[in-house]
Amino acid sequence: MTTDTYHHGDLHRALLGAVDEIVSEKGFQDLSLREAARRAGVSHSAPAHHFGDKDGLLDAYAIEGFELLTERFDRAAAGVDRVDSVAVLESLGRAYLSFAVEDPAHYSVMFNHQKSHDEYMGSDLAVAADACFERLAQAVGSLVRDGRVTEANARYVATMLWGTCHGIAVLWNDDKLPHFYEDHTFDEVLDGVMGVIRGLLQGGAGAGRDASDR
Amino acid sequence: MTTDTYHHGDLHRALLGAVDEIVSEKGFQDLSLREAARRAGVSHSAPAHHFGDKDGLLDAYAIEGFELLTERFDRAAAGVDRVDSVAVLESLGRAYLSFAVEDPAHYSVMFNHQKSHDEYMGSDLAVAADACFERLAQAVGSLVRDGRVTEANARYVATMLWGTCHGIAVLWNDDKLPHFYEDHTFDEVLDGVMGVIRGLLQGGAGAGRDASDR
DNA sequence: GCGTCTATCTTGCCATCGTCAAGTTGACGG
DNA sequence: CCGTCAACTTGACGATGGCAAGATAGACGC
Repeated sequence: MTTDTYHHGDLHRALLGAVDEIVSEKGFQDLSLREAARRAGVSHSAPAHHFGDKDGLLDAYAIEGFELLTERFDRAAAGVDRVDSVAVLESLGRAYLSFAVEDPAHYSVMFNHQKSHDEYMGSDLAVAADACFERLAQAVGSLVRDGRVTEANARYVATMLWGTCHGIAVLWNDDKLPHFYEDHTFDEVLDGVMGVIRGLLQGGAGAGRDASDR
Repeated sequence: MTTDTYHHGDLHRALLGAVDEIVSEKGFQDLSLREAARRAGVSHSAPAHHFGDKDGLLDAYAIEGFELLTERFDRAAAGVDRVDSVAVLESLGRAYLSFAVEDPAHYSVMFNHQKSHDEYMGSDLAVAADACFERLAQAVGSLVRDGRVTEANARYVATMLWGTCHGIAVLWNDDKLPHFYEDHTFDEVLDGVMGVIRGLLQGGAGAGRDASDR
């Protein structure tokens, strides 16, 4: 193993793996630097050298998550007929929700950094999150040829698609939906979100304003 | 002050007030039992007697939040023409988003308890969350007289209304929207959500399935 | 008025945590 | 062989959550 690290081999990756284990087992609130170090077989201070502090480690893990989600968007946009707006948006929505449900560890950390406005703005995490969401916006924007998404409201559609999926994903992962939308399966909830997406397009001009309205 | 408490007067309330202060100032991640106790003017172990442990204190604060949100739903449903489905749903949506933006401290704790599935189910917090969301479902269900919400999809509409508002609220409060839906005001985002709500109704039968489809 | 009781709150303690400063290890160029 | 420098360790500090034991003071029966 001749990587760019010396003693451990690849402590950077090992620590991110340990974070994944711990968050999956106990949730991100119960993660400690010392346990991550323990699982990686290093001393309690080793993580600081690679990630600065605890927030740095969680940020790196969250960035990993945004990269994984970006890949999902790419695959979803690639594997569908570009001319069918509904099909594209549904595919993107499914990709988002599938990721959130299949990888709740990454997902929970991605949206729980809990930094102040000033700390977050301009950080590497914000850049990664931006790039991810920009990919979604691009996919939606490429549908402008189709009549149902216009140049003016593409960004609005992308925002609402993302927001709706995010809300449902969070509530699903936190067991808040079962009580509300009684004993349903995830596929049924997914179908529900697809309905919102179709409504987003069917609503047409009436479905919300855009930044261009200002 | 002749309340049901002995030494302090009303430590229960004082501690919840301290939590509100601290969460507002530094976020719920940086809340400590000892600082809450310090601000309430009691020893570091006093909170344990009233709330059991840290999670118990945060749960009580979150329950307070769900009660506040329930009040908002009641007021929103009362102050609008019950026959106009669009107006009612928009009013509920505005109530939800206004609460999230005006009281981010409560809101952030309400949706970040981070318990395991088994711990959450049946807890007082789950009961309070259920009651709150049930109130929203009732308000939507009362629109069945109107043609645009049917008995069959009322619960679906309520779920998607709530999910969409929740997603947008979280992203707004966490500064994740500014990068995506470029420099907008909150009112503009609110208008966007209203568009989704109208699409939810305009989509009609095509806008998603319901549990009855199973 | 008095003794007892019980909920309320305090004190002291422990393991753990995040972070920092200082020291150690080992690969590499010269 | 030696200096250098990144990677990692060791040891310490203050702070935290939780627990056990004790102190306090209002309530209640008589």
